[in-house]
Amino acid sequence: MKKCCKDSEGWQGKFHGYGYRMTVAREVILDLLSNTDKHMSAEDIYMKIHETHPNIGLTTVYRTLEVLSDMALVFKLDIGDGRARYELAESPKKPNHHHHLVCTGCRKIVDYSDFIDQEVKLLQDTEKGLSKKYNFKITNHLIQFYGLCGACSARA
Amino acid sequence: MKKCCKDSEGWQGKFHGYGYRMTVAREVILDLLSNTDKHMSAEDIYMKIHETHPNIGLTTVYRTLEVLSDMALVFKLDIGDGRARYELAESPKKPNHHHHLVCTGCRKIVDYSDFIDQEVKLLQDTEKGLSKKYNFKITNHLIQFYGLCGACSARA
DNA sequence: CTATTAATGGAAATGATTGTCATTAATAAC
DNA sequence: GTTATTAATGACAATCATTTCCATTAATAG
Ligand SMILES: [Mn+2]
Ligand SMILES: [Mn+2]
Ligand SMILES: [Zn+2]
Ligand SMILES: [Zn+2]
Repeated sequence: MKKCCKDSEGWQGKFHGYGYRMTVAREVILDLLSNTDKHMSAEDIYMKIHETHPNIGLTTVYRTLEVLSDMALVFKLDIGDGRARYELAESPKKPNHHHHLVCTGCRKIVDYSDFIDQEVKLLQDTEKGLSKKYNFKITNHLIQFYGLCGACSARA
Repeated sequence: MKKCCKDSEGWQGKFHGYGYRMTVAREVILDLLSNTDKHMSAEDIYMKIHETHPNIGLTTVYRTLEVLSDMALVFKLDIGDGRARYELAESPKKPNHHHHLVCTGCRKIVDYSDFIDQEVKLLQDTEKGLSKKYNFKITNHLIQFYGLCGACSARA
């Protein structure tokens, strides 16, 4: 039931366009991220693909994730513990533009895209206002909510 | 012209209330943060106070900042490079509730509090909606804009 | 198929932060 | 003020995610 290597050809072109080569490690990692809704760390990814590709090293996982981020195929996310997580940038499985709700107890991460309209409005106004007022060329924003998930709340 | 040690007595009580002792290192660091509008790293702080207090170690700076954060006198801020910055939580010099505009070129950080009303409204709606929908007890949020400051923009 | 050069993996390095532990100093009790 | 108690300190080592190095391998152009 897994969609395996399905987009290889599409990806091949994209890699080529960036001057990158298509390699097994890149395909395997992209494939893994395409088939999960989790937000995995480099080591999570390493351990998972190690089951089927024990020859792919952790260093390569890091390098690959950097390449994929550069190509905007993957989004790197920082929830404030010192460990980056990664998710596929465009996925049919999750809303395009979404933010994260992070449990500070167990590090569970929930995607949400509620209130996006209101948010988009605020972002537009803010970006416009701040750009002018502070002479900043804004390229990016970060919105995140922190709290305790149900389980952690109960456990507390 | 520096406001030096002025709040020592007020702080003394606060430390006491938390079961902490008032020490030279704590006073010096609090004093430094009270007299700057910068967002300094532990090492920035260490180097600055080292000029007048060469006996205070970097470890103590870290521990002190942790204590001050715990007391909510200081706010620890993460702009995504692997280095935390600190600022006085309540300062007459900066807006109470503010967010940050970060230059990804030179790490310059600008405080802003524009669009706060609109933002507060969004935050309230979002927190309320997400709390219910995902059964999360939200305690905190993070909003940050990234981009290039005028200087870095020109230099690019 | 061969040459070119990007990509890889394993080990070592990095760098911010934290842990350890003997020593010092802040406060409480006298 | 002196003393006893124990938190706080400083120097150093340890941690741990991520990077850097470099000799080897593999992807692609021709
Ligand atoms: Mn997500
Ligand atoms: Mn600030
Ligand atoms: Zn949780
Ligand atoms: Zn800049």
